[in-house]
Amino acid sequence: MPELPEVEVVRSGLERWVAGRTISSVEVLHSRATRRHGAGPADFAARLTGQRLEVPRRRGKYLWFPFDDDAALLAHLGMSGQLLVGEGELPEDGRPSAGTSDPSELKHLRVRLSFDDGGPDLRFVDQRTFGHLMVDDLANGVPAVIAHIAADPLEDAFDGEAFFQALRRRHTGIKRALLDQSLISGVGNIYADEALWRAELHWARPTETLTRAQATRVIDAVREVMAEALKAGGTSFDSLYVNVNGESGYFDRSLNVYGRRDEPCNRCGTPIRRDSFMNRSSYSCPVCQPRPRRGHF
DNA sequence: CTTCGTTCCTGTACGC
DNA sequence: TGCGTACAGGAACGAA
Repeated sequence: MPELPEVEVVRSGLERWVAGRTISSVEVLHSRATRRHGAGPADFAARLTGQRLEVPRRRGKYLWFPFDDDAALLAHLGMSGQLLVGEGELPEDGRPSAGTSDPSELKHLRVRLSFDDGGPDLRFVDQRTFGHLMVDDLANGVPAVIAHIAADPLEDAFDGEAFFQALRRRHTGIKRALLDQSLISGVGNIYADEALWRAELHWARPTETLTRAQATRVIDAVREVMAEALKAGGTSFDSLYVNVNGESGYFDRSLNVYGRRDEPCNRCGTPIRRDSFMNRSSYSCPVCQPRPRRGHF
């Protein structure tokens, strides 16, 4: 699942492949991929064609390619989205050509952008179609539809004290707050669990009871785990195919709790527990991250 | 206003 | 073998 580090790996990987190139044609193969582009797939294609893409930018899990006219191509990878740089044709019969390494990429190809230099094209491939592409106007350098998304913890603009004050005002659990992109962006289920394990806090801990020191610990943990994942993702990324499979990433090996139900905690040896929460899984150590009691501070 | 449950989607794993 | 079900989960949306 692409979270901030995976999206950043994609962003930096795409820089050299798309910056400065002009789009010559757009194929939308599945309209769901452009569902957030209100004016429809044809308008999406029309607004993209002829545009010269600048250096891609990112906030949280959103990625965008500015044009030179205060608009941009905005992308969100959802759960299974990939942006691939590809060579070779996509034959009508659906059989992969030499330039396509994986037949499933072909099957799940949703949008294809070609460039006027005749070089490699840009392909949006997405199995589960939770991701999307759209064209949007920029406001203060950020696509208008993501104006409500908070700065992410790796941005200079991120304000730790403001985040702490927001937590104190909220009446919710810390994990729910970490996943709320309007409070802090870029954190998904995996890094939320990992950061809370590092900070030794239970996912249900009421945000209004957090001390400044604990909030700082959580933020530091988020930054830490993301920086490590980013560092791990920065290697072996020089291939033509900009692959973004968060699930098969090598950072798996560095996870302390996520997906480790019943395996020993790396700090105390207690079996890791799995709770169902928000229709998803939460992993934590029962000893290092005790469930909060009423009135617990 | 805030908070929270539902919904979208498809491939994989697993029990019977 | 095949069928049904649970699960993976980001974020927009609407209800309370």
